Amino acid sequence: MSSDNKIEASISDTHATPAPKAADKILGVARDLFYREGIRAIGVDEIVKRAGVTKPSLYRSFPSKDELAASYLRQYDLEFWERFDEAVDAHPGDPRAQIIAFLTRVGKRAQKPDYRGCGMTNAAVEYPEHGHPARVVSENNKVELRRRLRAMAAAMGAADADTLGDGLLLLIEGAYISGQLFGLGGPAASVARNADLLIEASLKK
Amino acid sequence: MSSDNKIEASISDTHATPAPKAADKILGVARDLFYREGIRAIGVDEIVKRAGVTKPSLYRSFPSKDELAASYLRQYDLEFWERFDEAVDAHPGDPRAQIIAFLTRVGKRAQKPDYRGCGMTNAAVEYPEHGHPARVVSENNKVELRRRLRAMAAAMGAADADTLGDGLLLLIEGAYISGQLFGLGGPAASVARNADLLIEASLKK
DNA sequence: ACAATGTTACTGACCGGTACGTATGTATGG
DNA sequence: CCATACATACGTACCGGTCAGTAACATTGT
Repeated sequence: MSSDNKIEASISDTHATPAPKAADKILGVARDLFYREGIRAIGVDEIVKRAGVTKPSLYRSFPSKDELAASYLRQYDLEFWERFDEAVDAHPGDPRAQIIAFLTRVGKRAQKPDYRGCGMTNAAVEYPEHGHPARVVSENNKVELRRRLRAMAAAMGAADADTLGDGLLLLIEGAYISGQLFGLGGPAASVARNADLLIEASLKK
Repeated sequence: MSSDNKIEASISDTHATPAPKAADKILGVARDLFYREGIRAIGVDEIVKRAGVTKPSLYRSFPSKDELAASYLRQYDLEFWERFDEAVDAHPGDPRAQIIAFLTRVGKRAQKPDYRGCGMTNAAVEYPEHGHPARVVSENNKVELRRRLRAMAAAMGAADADTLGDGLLLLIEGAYISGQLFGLGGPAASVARNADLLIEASLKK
């Protein structure tokens, strides 16, 4: 009746909706470990151990470790576009301010001591093989990012929008990598400033 | 005597020296496989198999796989600075032309179908752990590259030399990554052009 | 002789993945 | 009211293979 449907859902403890909870715990732990240590560096045994579940539970929810990695990246993709659109929505109709806002945040995040770069980029480095499930997700993300950056460059009125959009992508990827290489005070600190200079130079033609 | 005192001590290639050749074969194969497939993806068994040697031979010349990876990167480091100085020497006293020459070649290489990025950068992504032998070599290479780029930016007379030098580093790292992500016609194709725009914007104060 | 390499076999740990039995809740039938 | 039946979710134990690394000994070339 009044308490037979979601009586357990009200308790924010281990009990939850009728949806499987093991899969969520697994994905949460995998997300954390894959990002911090790398996908190849983490075995499924460690994932299930830290998630407090067992291996068969993992393979009931995910067909393989590669597909688990792909799931991790799909979630990463969602959160990435959330952050991106946050910067975009903060400056409606002003693509230049949108880019700078986004890159300012990227530059800050990339200097944090435990920063490990972009999960997408790292996965592509770890799995160069064409067609690997994780790599496919990563490539799609990058293609879409390139498309949007080029569109924003065009909206800015750049003389060569494709070149500027690609230049911004190069700066972004550079910030991801140098962030995990140099940490605080590294080249990533100047990514927004350099992007602004590049935009300025690309507008005045 | 044959005047061979310590000639073979240098890391030479397929020279017909009586010095151990197994180590060179191993390092050559490791270099190829580590770069193309990644260090974690390649096991020592595959290396010795392809090198036509046996596992004890590997461990007589290298203390561990990690140290073999570090040796591979030290060789990579040498060849990197060869390419870099080649561009520098081609334009004496003109740091701007030096950078553009180097980036033009990077942009071209990064579009080749089997391009796999910078071995240094990839190794740092594969081994986030601080102090790992391979990562140490990679970090040293990047620190030195940053130093030289900043010095060249200063020699150009940039208003903010450190920012320009770091901006160039961001573009370079971006080219490495996007090269292996996009291949032909990717953002790496415009790295020299974007660097030139950034330099132009950084000089006129 | 001597030094470099090869041969064979082995270790213990870990890899991704699975066969198979077990608990539990719920819905139904008597 | 209770027993049976079924589906869902989870655990125990194990698979063959590969991982990096080593011990002991044989072979080769100079």
